[in-house]
Amino acid sequence: MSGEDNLLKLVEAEEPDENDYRLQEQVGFILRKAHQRHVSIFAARIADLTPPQFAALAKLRDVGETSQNQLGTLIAMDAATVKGVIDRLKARGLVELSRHEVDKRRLLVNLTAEGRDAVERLIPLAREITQETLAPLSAREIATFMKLLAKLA
Amino acid sequence: MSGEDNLLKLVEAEEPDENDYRLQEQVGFILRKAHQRHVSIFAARIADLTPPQFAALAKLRDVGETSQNQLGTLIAMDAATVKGVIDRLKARGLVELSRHEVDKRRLLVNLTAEGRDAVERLIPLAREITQETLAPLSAREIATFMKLLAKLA
DNA sequence: TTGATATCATTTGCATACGAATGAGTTTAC
DNA sequence: GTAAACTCATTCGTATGCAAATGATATCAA
Repeated sequence: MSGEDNLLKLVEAEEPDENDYRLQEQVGFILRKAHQRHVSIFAARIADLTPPQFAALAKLRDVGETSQNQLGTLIAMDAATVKGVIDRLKARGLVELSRHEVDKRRLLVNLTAEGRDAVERLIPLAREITQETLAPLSAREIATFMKLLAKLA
Repeated sequence: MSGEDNLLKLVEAEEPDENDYRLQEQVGFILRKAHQRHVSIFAARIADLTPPQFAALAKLRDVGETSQNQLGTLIAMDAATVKGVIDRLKARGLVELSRHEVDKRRLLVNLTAEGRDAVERLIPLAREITQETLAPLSAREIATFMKLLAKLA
């Protein structure tokens, strides 16, 4: 009976779920919530730095001195956003800025000693943040999820 | 040889990847990028409304008149954020506000006729946005991904 | 009943995030 | 060699997003 009804609906409808739009099932909505949850976990473990600020420090640790724009590219921030992040890190003495000798447009960013200490100290916490964010998934699910998520990013 | 080296490293290291922290592989970083990509796809298809604004309209279509706070809960926005979103929708005539008759604290939000028209018109585009966001995945991968993402959100 | 507690909404302050416009410096094309 | 095109950085405006403080109203408990 209900099987017949469903079949009927499928035949009648030109498109599935004509009038139906479930916000809670849209990938964008869930992506936003998952991101919010991660940021909240991050804030609980690293109170004095935001994820973008930490990303900047961690990337500078990787690549060493770079231009502000280049750093932005590496951590997926546009020029306007990265400027604010770097300004705040500079104000706290975690990075230092200098002009490129040859190309005078470029603003070079580098970790200070204090900045380097901070990243090294925070990396173990960052690992825990990753773990806690992924805690609802099994090891196998994590592998699958990360592979698929990377395809979407 | 290289197999022996790897084994040696594993034995020597107290923790795997002691000095290694790859920002690009952390779930938070990729989640942020995936979300950015979605927002960008959204903006390309629906230029005059943001994802949060659309979420508010779509949810009001679902549940009808609700209080501002309750709406915020339904679309995962805190009170301060939802206020700004509703203010801007009101300024554009897409929602209207009224006081709850009994509980005078509550601010009721509802779609205007124009707001309802807008949602109905935009829902097909929102479906396309979801599709485009998920386009890098196969149908099977989408099912897996959505299941796992929901667990994280 | 009234005093403590809880809820709804608002405001302020701070931090991303991005489009668009601008200015300074560099590279390319001719 | 110079004008056009490009790149790097900055600024402005707008929109989330959240913590914390505040005020108004409701509810609960003694």
